Amino acid sequence: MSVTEQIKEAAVQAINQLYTVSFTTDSITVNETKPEFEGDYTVVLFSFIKQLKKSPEVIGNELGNQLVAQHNSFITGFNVIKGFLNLSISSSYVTQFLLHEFANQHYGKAPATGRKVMVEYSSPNTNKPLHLGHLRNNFLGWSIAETLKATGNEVIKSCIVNDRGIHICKSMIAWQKHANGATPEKTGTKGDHLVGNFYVRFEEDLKAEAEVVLDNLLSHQFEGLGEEVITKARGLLQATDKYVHEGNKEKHAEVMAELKELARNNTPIMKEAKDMLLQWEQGDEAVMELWKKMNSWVYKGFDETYKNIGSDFDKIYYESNTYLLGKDIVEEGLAKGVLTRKADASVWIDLTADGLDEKLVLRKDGTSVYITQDLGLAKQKVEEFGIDESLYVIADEQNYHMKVLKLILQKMGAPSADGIRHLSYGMVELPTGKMKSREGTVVDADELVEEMEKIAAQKTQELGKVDGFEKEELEELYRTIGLGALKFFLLRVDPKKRMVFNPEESIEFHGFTGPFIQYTHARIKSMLRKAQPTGALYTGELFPLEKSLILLLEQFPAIIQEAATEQDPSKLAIYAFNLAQTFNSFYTKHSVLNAEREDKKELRLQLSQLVAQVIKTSMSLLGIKVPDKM
RNA sequence: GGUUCGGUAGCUCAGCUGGAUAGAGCAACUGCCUUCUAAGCAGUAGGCCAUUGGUUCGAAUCCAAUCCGGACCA
Repeated sequence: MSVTEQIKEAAVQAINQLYTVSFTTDSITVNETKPEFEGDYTVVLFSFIKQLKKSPEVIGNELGNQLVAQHNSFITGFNVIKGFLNLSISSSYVTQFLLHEFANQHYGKAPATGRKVMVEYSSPNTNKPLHLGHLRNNFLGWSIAETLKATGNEVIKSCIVNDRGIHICKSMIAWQKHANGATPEKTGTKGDHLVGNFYVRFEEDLKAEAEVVLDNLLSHQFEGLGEEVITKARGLLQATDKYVHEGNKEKHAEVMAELKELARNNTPIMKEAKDMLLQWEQGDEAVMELWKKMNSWVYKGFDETYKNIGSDFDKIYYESNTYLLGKDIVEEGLAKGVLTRKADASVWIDLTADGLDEKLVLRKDGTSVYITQDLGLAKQKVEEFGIDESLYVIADEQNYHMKVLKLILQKMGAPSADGIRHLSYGMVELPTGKMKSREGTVVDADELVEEMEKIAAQKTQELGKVDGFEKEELEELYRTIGLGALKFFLLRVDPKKRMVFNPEESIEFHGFTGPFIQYTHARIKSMLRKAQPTGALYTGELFPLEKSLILLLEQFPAIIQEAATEQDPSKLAIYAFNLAQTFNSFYTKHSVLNAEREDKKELRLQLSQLVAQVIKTSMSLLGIKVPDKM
């Protein structure tokens, strides 16, 4: 049981004995004592005043005396200031704790709960390489999966690859037009980048063609367009005239945007892409072959990137296999009366009672929408793995979608519905705004990682810390530091906050950063290498920094738990930083290897060892390695 | 129009299940390498916690309204 829990239990017991009333542990607030007061933990007394009809000073003194009398091996002293009862935890309790845990390599991790959780993350499209946004997703997903493991869950990491659809057809069309048979091998380009380049190329062609089509539309030339399109164009053109006449600029801009979109969708090149998608759906051999070929390039590229950033999956789903799923669920929903079929044969669910809207789940032609296959895949996951919980790591732009998914399953009475959770995170933006792969304004994942490694190398060399390393060790060190800085940067903030990444300002290596914590670890390890344990047992009083450091270590299991339940790895990042910072203060103030006494040296060695261990574990839950020297 | 997330130091963020004088990092300024790694440590300065009202012994934290920014739905 943690120290704060023990204090709560003890306080409840003492109060109930002293005043014959019953409080529960929930009603007691225990905080860390502020540094300016004496004590380690503080019981807040205000909430007892009313029921006990005594002043906080009186309650504090009576409670304090009782606690010290009954738990003298745990609580050694107290003081009451205003409504706060400050308790001092006994040094012997603290040293006992340290003695018990300092060599425990699994310290902080909880025993198995028997719960099975699937974490779905990453979910790339196969028409372009991974970018900074994917990195935040990957780091978050991987980290929360590992954190859930550490709290005793069995975790299956999964990934749904969006390998089919119009986007990949676009890359395929552009490749056919411009590639002259270019392959990753021939061009020396990483497969995902090569395919991504052709996606951008398609968009360039499309843009050029769309301008021509738009000009035609604006001059009422409708040659080669279908009747439906012409009707729509005429309507929009009339509307533009009307808004120009009225001088309604806002509405005019809206209609113009619609016209632009209409032009884009009716370019020859867009028609080619759409035709190709149809051919794909019909299983056209040549199209399938090209699709497989280009996807295989992309997967090879992805594998490299994932390996590089330390991401992995236990189960990969491909949308080409799942996109037809879910129709049986729609039938089931219709039978249950949860879904309704409209006159045009489209199927809807009415969520207005839940504060949402009516939502389409099957088109009038019987084809799926995104939610249809998501329903199907959700069901398949449960059937295949028997999971208790399904966590989706998806950007917050999909909040609505995820809400709908869960609600539909709940209304269908699916037992797994309550286990659906969404780790929603804010998008990463550039100072210039949203990243758009269509326009090529993205921060490429591979390039960014490489850049970080370069900076790490440069800084290490500047500091002259390259002696005593083999060449390969140095390469490994630069990777560890560069990637550590990047991961920490993306994981240290609350996932739900959106963040702006400025490529001009390089990521810091000082202060609240990955390298700072890595450095602290390396420093401890270096010290431990030189140390000879004395085996002497220390039993005296502790210095404040020694005590607070051990008490901080004691909180670690609770921090992991908190990170898991709140789905928030930043809790671990902040904790690791606090720990490293506190250790550094201790390190400058007290000598370990030249401690005043042999038994004190032993205590500090144990303390240092456990700090290193906890730093290592907490950072590993963030996917960050810590070097033994740097 | 509706739903939802955010607004805390110049910048980036903690703190938000109500508790003591609101904390870190960066940037600025002062010190500290002959002793366990200075990617470090100690210190100075920097705040109308968006605004207004409410609940409470007590509000950055809870509630309501408003303003600003983002996302989504129509």
